Formats: sequence, C-alpha cells, structure tokens
Amino acid sequence: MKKLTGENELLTPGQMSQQTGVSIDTLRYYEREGLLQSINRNTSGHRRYNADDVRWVEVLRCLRTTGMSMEQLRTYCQLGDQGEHTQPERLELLLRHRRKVVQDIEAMQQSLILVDHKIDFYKKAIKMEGKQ
Amino acid sequence: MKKLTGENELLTPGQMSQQTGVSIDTLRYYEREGLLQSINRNTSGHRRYNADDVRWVEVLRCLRTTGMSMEQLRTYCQLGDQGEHTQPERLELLLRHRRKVVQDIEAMQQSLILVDHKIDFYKKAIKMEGKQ
DNA sequence: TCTTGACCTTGAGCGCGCTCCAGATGTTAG
DNA sequence: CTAACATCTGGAGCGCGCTCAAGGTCAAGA
Repeated sequence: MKKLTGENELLTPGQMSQQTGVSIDTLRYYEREGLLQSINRNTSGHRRYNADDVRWVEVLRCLRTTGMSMEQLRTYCQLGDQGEHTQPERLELLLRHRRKVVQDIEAMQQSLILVDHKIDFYKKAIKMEGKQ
Repeated sequence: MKKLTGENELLTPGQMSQQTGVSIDTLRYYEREGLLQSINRNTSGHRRYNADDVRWVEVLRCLRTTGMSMEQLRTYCQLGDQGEHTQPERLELLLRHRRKVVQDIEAMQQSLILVDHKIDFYKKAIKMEGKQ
C-alpha cells in the first residue's frame, strides 16, 4: 500500500520531484550547493520534504526561470540563513534581479520584432511565388 | 593612416566585432559552425565582411537572444543555402521558434509575479520593523 | 630595420547547470 | 523470504556556447 498523502504531509524525493517539476538529482544538487537547507530525514536517512520546502523550491524555480545564477541564489539563501536583519539586503538583491529580468524580457521582445519581420518576409515571398 | 570607412565598405574582423557586438572569436566560431558562409578574404587571407554579413549577424544575434540553439541556427542556415524552395521550411522553423519564445517570455513574466510578491513582502517587513 | 598589432589556424579549455553512474542500504508487495 | 524498487553517497561526465592559447603571417609606423 502506497501512501499518497499521509506521514504528516511529508514528501519523499520522488513525490517532491513530481510536485515541483524539479528532478531528484537536481534537488540533491541544490541541497549540496546550499540552496536547500535542513531537509528532514526519516530514521533511515531518507529525505522527507515538508510544505515549506515545496514553497521554497517553487521560489527557486521562479528565480532560475528568470535567469538568476546559482551563485546569486546561494547568496540569497545565505542571507536568509543569517536572520531577519538581512532583509534589506535580500530586497536589494531581488530588486537588482528584477531590473535585469525586465531588461532581458525587453531584449527578447525587441529581437522578436526582427524575427517577425523575417516571418512576414517569408510569408510574402511564398505568396508571391504562388502567384508568379 | 588607418582606414575607417574605405575599401569598398568592407569591414575587418575588429570593425565587424565592434559594429555587431559579437566578439571576433565568436564570429570565427559561428563561421566554423556553418552559421556564416562565404566570408570574403583579402589577398592575404584576412576576412573582410560586407553589409550583408553585418545584417546576417544581426539576425543571428536576434535568434540567439531569443534562445535559438546553435543546432537550429545551423539548420536554418543550411536551408538558406539550399535555395528559395526552402522558404516554406524556413518560415515553419521561425514560426515554431516564435511560439517557443512567446512561451518563454510568458514563463518569465509569470515567474516575475512571484518575485514581485517577495519584493513586496520584504518592503512591508522592513517598514514594519521600522515602526515596531 | 625593427617593433607593434591585427589577423590567421588548430585545438584545447572553461563555466554553468545539471545528469548520470556505481555500489550500498532501505522498503514493500507477493 | 525474495524480488523489485526507491533512496543514499561520492564523484565523474556531459552539452552548450563560447573563449583562450600557441605559434605563425603580414602590414604599417618610428
């Protein structure tokens, strides 16, 4: 009988991976790299993730999706570990990141305009060829 | 005396690099990888880029900025080499790419929302702490 | 003439973010 | 009890997109 929800809402690595969309290997890698700390273990040393861990991994995913580097992520985590007094620094880090992300999105949108021109060009060229 | 514009509008690698923002090494790398073809050479074997090359590198940059892989880029170039009859395929490739880019941008914007929530959280937390 | 500097080629090296492997231990269904 | 499967650790390997190094050619200025 497989437990689907029980055991105090704790997730096995496999369940965690499914829930977050992050591979088991990557979860362990993040832990090694200091992005994931104090993960609970059961009596035999297997990881058991809790709801906080799930939420944190979702934050990590958002930051990775927006292109934050492992190094910055590590810095961010370390600040978190150092206590509430680092909140201004963490805010600063996120604001810096945000500015970069907005720039990146704008660069992509700008580049997309040229791609669209190319697309239009091909559409017209193909249509012409049909008529010619 | 250094020529700044002369020589039939042809650009040296250094000038090309400056103009396009792509490093000399990367320009050569792209050439090796088949992304840049039939680059002219002067009598001593040095590259001389023309206006078409500049425009093409700008296209490459847009495609790279939007995350097209080297492999797809190579495919796109090869199709171009095969003549006008590959235009429908090239159009298809660009349309596929476009869809992916739009998705990527949306994913980033979505992730940015969560980052913004975190930012708000810190802003409030810091303000509270000041008042408390 | 000599030096400087841009360019050439070939091929190795690198940083990032995973991803995989080996070999051991734990867990569970039949 | 056993077979099959999940997890553990430590460390190696990989794919991508450059980037750099070594050793050479060539042209121009002092």
